[in-house]
Amino acid sequence: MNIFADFIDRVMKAVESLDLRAKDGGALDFSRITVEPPRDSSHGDLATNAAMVLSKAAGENPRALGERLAKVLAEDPDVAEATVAGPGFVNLRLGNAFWHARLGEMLELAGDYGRSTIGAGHKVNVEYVSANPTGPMHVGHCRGAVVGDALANLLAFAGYDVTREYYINDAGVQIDVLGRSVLLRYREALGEDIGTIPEGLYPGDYLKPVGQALVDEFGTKLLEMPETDALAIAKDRAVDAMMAMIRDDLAALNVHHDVFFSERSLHAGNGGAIRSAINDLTMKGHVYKGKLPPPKGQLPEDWEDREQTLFRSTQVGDDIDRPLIKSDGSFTYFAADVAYMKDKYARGFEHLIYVLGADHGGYVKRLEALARAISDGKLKLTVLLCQLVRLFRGGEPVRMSKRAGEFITLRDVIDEVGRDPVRFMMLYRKPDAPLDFDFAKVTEQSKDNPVFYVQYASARCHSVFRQAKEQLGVESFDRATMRAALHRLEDEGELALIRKLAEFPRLIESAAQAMEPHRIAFYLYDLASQFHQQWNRGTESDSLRFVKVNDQELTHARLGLVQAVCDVVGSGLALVGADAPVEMR
RNA sequence: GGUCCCGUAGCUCAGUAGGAUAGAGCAUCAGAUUCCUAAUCUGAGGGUCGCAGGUUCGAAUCCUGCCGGGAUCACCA
Repeated sequence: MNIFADFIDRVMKAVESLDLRAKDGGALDFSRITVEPPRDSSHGDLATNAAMVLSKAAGENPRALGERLAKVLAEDPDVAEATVAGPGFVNLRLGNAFWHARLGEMLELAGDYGRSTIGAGHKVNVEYVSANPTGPMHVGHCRGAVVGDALANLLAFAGYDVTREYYINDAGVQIDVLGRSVLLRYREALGEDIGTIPEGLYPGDYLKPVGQALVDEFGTKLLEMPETDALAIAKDRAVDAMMAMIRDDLAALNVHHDVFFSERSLHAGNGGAIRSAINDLTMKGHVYKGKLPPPKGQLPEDWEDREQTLFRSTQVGDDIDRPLIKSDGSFTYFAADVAYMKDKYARGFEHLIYVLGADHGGYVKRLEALARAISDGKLKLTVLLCQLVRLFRGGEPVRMSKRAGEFITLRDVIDEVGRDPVRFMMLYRKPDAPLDFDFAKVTEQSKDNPVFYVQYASARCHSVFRQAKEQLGVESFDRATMRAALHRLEDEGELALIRKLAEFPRLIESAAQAMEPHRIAFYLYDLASQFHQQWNRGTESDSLRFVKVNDQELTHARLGLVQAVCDVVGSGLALVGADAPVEMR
């Protein structure tokens, strides 16, 4: 249960009972009424702004209105105290029994606690990674992969019907280059001395096995057939090999996709799918033949005014019209995108989310324009731009040159730092901010890494249970017994921990709606912090220890609290995509 | 030049759909281990929320204009 949503209903009812009338006789606007946790917990458990929001229209002093509202709300059996504070906030303090009941629900729901139906089964497509299949994934892909994956996890947990999708850019010039690079490695595998790799081809060693595989499969046959045929085969095998490599890398990062969509498939059959998509746009009047105005500012040296087939995207919100067919009659990359988005729309998605790197910022408007044109405004489209990751080692920037084949691969980073720290670090920042990733900090000073802090909370929960079993000489503890004892939780720190746990459902819903998975990471850190605090209070005051051998009921109650922390930390870490360890050594 | 993002403590960053006295971590200083894992905890100092206007009961948050930093601009993929 999202207690904040629950109390909005109760506040609304209370407000209605006041029988307020707008001064001008119209209806009062209740939509701005909120119920939130107060920033300062000393103010209470919940705060509502209802009196301040309504006072003006109702022509009543906000504090006076607040007093009336507080009086009604105080009659709610769950409300221990309702007071007016500041400019007219109504602060509610809830009774311990209310919190005990919430904790009981958490224990009942276990791993499903926090799961929401707010997504109502809406079909959402999250496209992320979509790295070009021309080589292994490098660190630059890492952030989008983690953010996209965590977002998909979050949306699914919030009740959306999520499809995780990867667009394989297996067409175009770069794939020709890949094919030619592989053919060179093929000749090398046949014993030919190829010397240095020519400029413009991919020099990486990772293509050697692909060349060898071609030898294993075809022997010298590729040399004997026309080059275009050989190239086609080389491209085909190379893309498959690269994608296999990329899938392995993604799996190492705990990233999985439901659909791998091939760009090449859109070009199949003489570009039938693309042709048809452009035709659709043409029927709707979004396509014309014409010339683009030259770019503003500095004119490119090779600028030439040419007639092309253009998408009139300016009519649907873009800054400039976009070419679909080049002057030589071939399709632009964007033309394939038109067909691709049409396909997604036809598959019934209501919302398309693209997780892209900041270098794709210029692409956002044309995608939005395209969505409008394709669906007549019905399709919702969101682009999540992740700012770039800058790599450091001991404060020094790490240089990479893709041309020289020297780059840090995703696998390198995972091997050096570990999967969980990588995932957590990528989420421990909102995506709009650039991220400095320092190997030295994430590995050497691992104790400063927030992921260990959170995982330690999980390990500590399990440790408490291990200790409890030993001290009480019990095999296991069951949730029903814990639930029956919860009324014994009276310590302020324990209640504060329950309140923190009670925020989890609201967090999930708001993070999902805002599409901000990083909020989970920050929440987990807060929760872990509060749990570590409570644990340490037991070292200062013996009466606050979780395990009390001479009071089994109290022990069960506190273990219930520990269990709930364990559940929520576990759920949260699962959304982040990291493990919740049972112990840390 | 156009578009997008960012600017909050010495450093790295949060700030929950406009809320109350702006918060963490690191670093600095002072403390806690006969004790369920010290990978932890307690306390202290540290702020013109880039600048200037505007919107309103109320702005770090929304709007406008500046200043500073980054990304991007194509018949590329």
